[in-house]
Amino acid sequence: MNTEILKEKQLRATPFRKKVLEVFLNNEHAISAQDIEEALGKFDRITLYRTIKAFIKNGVIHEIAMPGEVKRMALCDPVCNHDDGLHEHNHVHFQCRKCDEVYCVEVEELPDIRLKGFKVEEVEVQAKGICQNCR
Amino acid sequence: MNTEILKEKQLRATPFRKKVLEVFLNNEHAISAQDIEEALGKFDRITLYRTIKAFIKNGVIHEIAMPGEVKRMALCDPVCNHDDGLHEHNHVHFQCRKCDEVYCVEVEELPDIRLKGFKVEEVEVQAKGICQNCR
DNA sequence: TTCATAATTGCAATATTGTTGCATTTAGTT
DNA sequence: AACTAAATGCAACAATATTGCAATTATGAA
Repeated sequence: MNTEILKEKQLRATPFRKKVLEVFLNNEHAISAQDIEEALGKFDRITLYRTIKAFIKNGVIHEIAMPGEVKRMALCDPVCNHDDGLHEHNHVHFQCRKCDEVYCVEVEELPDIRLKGFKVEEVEVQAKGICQNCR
Repeated sequence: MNTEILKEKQLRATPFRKKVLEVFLNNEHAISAQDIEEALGKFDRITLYRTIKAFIKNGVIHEIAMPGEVKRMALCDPVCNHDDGLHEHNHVHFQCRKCDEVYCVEVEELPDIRLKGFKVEEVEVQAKGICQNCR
C-alpha cells in the first residue's frame, strides 16, 4: 500500500521510506521531524532528512511553517499539484490553541486576495482557534 | 526616535537594541537573522537572539515563517494587537517569486474563513506572486 | 546629580537542526 | 541472476539557537 504511494510519486519503495510514510499515515495531524524520530525505532538522522526532502520534492508531503513553531509536515492532498517541491493544495492549515496540533482542513476554495501593485498567483491560509476534539 | 519606539513597547533603549531596530527601519521588506548580522558591524550573536525574542514578545517585530524559507521578521503595524508574543496584524505576507523578498502588504480586511467543526479565531494569509518592483 | 537595582549584555559551554562527501548496499530492471 | 542508478549509513562538519553566570548599564528614586 505504502509502496504504491511511493511509486506513484516516482520514489523507490525502500523499507525506510515505507516506515516514514507509515508514520504520516498514522497521524491525522501534521508532525515534526522530531515526531518521526520518536516514532521510528532505530534510524539514521541523515537518511531521515534526505527522505523528508525527497518526499517534499516529489509531492508526498508538504511543509507547514508557523511563526514560533517547529516546522511540521503533512501528507499532500491526492490531487497535490506539485512541481519539484512546489505544492498547491486546497486546504487551510489550522492550529488549535488548546492542543497545539496542526491540521490540514479542506475548504471549498481559498479566498481571492487582491493586493494593489502586486500580482498574486498563489495563496496559503493559516488559521488558529479551537479544533473539533477540544471544543 | 528608535528610543521612543522601544520605550512604548516597555523595552529599555540600549545601544544594541537601537541598532537592531535601525536595521528594521532601514528595510521595507522582511529580513532574516542573518540579514541583521550582516548589517551590524560587530555584534554578539546571543544578544541578538535575545533581542529578537524581546522584540517579538513586546510587539516590536513579528516572525514570518514560510515553507522552505529561512525565518524572517518585520516591524509590527503600529496598531499591532500583541499580547506576550501573540500578534495580530491586518496585512498579508507576500513573497515575490522573482526577487524572493517578503513584504507585509496592508489589506482592508482579512478573509472570513469558516471551517466545519473548527472555531476559527485568527487568520493569517501568505501569498506569492510578483511584487511591484519586479513587474 | 548620584545611587540602587533590576534588566541587559557578553562569554563559555552546549544543544539542536541540518548538510556534505564517500563507500557500501539495495531496488528495480534487463 | 546480474547490472546499475538510487538510496543508505557513517563520519565530519556547519548553521542555528539556548542556558548559566558574572559584569555592565539604563532607568527611576533619593
